[in-house]
Amino acid sequence: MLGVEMYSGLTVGPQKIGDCLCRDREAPAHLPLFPPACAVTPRLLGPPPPPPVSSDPASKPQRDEAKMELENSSLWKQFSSVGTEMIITKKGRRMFPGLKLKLSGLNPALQYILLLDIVPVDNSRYRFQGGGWQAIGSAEARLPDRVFIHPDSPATGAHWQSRSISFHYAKLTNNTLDTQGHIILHSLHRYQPRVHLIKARDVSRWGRAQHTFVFPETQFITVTAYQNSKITELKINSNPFAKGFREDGMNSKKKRDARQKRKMTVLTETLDTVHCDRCESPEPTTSSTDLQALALTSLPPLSESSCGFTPEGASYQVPEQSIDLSQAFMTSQMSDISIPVTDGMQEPQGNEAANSMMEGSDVMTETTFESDFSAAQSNSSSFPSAPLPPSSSFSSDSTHPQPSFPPVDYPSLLPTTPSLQQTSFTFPTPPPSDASSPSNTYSTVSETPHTPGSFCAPSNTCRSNLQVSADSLHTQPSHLLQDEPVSAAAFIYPNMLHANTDPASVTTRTFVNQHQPPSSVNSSSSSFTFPSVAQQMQTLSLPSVSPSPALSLQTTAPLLPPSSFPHSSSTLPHPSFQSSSCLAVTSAAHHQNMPNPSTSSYTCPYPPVEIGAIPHLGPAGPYRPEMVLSRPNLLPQLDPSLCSSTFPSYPLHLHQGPHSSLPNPFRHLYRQPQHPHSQRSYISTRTVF
DNA sequence: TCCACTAACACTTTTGAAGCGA
DNA sequence: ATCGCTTCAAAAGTGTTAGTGG
Repeated sequence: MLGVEMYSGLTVGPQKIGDCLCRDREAPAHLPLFPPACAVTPRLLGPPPPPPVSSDPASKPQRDEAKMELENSSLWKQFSSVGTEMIITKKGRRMFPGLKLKLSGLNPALQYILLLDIVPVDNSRYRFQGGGWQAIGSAEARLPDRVFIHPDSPATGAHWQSRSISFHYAKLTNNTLDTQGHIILHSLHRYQPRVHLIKARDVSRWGRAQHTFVFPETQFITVTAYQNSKITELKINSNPFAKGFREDGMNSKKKRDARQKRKMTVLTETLDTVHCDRCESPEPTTSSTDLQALALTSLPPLSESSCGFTPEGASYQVPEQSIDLSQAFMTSQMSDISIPVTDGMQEPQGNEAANSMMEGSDVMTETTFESDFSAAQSNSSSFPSAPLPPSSSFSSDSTHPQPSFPPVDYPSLLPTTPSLQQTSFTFPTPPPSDASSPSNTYSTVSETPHTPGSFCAPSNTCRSNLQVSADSLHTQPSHLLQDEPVSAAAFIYPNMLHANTDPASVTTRTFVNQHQPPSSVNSSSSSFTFPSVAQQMQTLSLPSVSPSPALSLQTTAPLLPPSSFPHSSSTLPHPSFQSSSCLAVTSAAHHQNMPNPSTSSYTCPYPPVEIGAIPHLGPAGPYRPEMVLSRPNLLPQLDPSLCSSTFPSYPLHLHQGPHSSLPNPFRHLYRQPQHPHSQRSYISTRTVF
């Protein structure tokens, strides 16, 4: 059993950024992945939290051992090797594969909240042409960010660790006016799902237990119709709901073609019957209506199987890895708002169903992937794109076939990287620490308060916020808050674009708090309006927040070794996938604005942090009243280029699954777009289910 | 004309209510 | 009255495809 003491550091002291658990024991343990997101995370996710300012003597810097595995990683990698596409529809479409996760290292007694959000990887729009995805222009304006709250949230660490965690109910939509709480995405854009683990143990120190997990293989491009036949093939073969389209299914191409043929035959024979009395077709005759319909219907050409691709055929081997890109230091202060909730321990029925489905889909064993996924990705990466300086582009080795999609996602870091296993980002707010972090720790990033917009400019309009729903609101003593200034709220998003990122020369950067909107930072209380919430819940009072001191990001992460993509390209021709802008950025970051993994510290300004509603998720009994602080840092951007005006800051919306333990009125919390001049964030709730 | 998107379709799985018997 | 099991219909999740609109 894990003792609570183990997590004390999480609440008050510096913590390890995050760990990724490598399930594949066969593969080199703890191979760090440096996907674009990972590479940018250090700065995108925000600066490390300020040194703990706690009056609690018991508080001691301590690492959080929370780990997350992507259980169906092999399935994801299959798709990733081809170039994962996710259908998005107006009504909302589930993700397939879904995110099936396994958590460990949690304190069984503490409560945690799991969130899923999906952020753009770059600022490019893509088109499938020439057998691969090519960046064809700038991305559309970023849509309001929404977060899907896992239905089980909040639940104890024991709960999360006792079963597979699936975000099966999360749906994606391209309907910008969606009112169902689905995650809104743009079609033909690249996205990266992220899972946030938030500790809800201590209201006053909740923010420091935040972890963000990013699995590079889960990146995908949104589409309204599948572009790559290989993806279609994979989906059909993997998704139980698409069983009907399999070779032996009733809706398979073969049978559909047969039906078409039959129809054609019937039509022909019927026509013959009409024009020839001697016709003796054994086939049933069709009605005149059918005849008309058939006559008017042009028969589609009988296409052959578009793809002979089979999961087994994919030779793309990647190591089983999970990445913890960010472990946020939720700096301190919480709002004084707490909301009672129903029993969070109950498990949604849908969860198991989803899990079962996921299990069925995850047909490959983890051990099948032995190579360094990220390295492989980067090696072959030639993601198009996005307008980038020539120097920033990643040239792919023409001699090596490239996966159509992955290459983009897993930029090679520094070829000179000696060891990935020891790669780790640490934000040693005093004391510095983990330079010598265990080899099992890698790719950890502290997530700091920031938002898409905040990253580019310290303007009020550039702040993203994460807000969590709550059943009810009530004010709680905030003496701790008063004693402990919220440092997180004071961070200014680092302006990476202007940062000097010469990997060779720069070894350390210091996050500098350059901007702190007074209104959002120093206000003793903030009022939140809940348009669709009970009157008594319309307003939330937030504790005062103080600007955070400058932070330093120290990383001992070794650079990624020269990428090597062990997938047998020969068997699976991957369309050329030019490096995406994100990749380019990541790559270029070494020269321009990206934090170099090898650098020991990182300097950047921090955007002001907005504190959102803290749901009182714990029910009476096993769950004590707790609050969840909405943090802007939950919405970091993956691509620094996104910080530009191209993506104005949007409020972050939360959405919780239909089986959420949260009462209906609070299952969805939407952060309505803020007025450009407004420094206050507000939360609205909506009962959807 | 091309491309992205939508809605309808057929098929499947999932879900939950109803019925039945112990 | 309760519980467990089975059955069945409705709901929901799939990819396909024809049509629409820019």
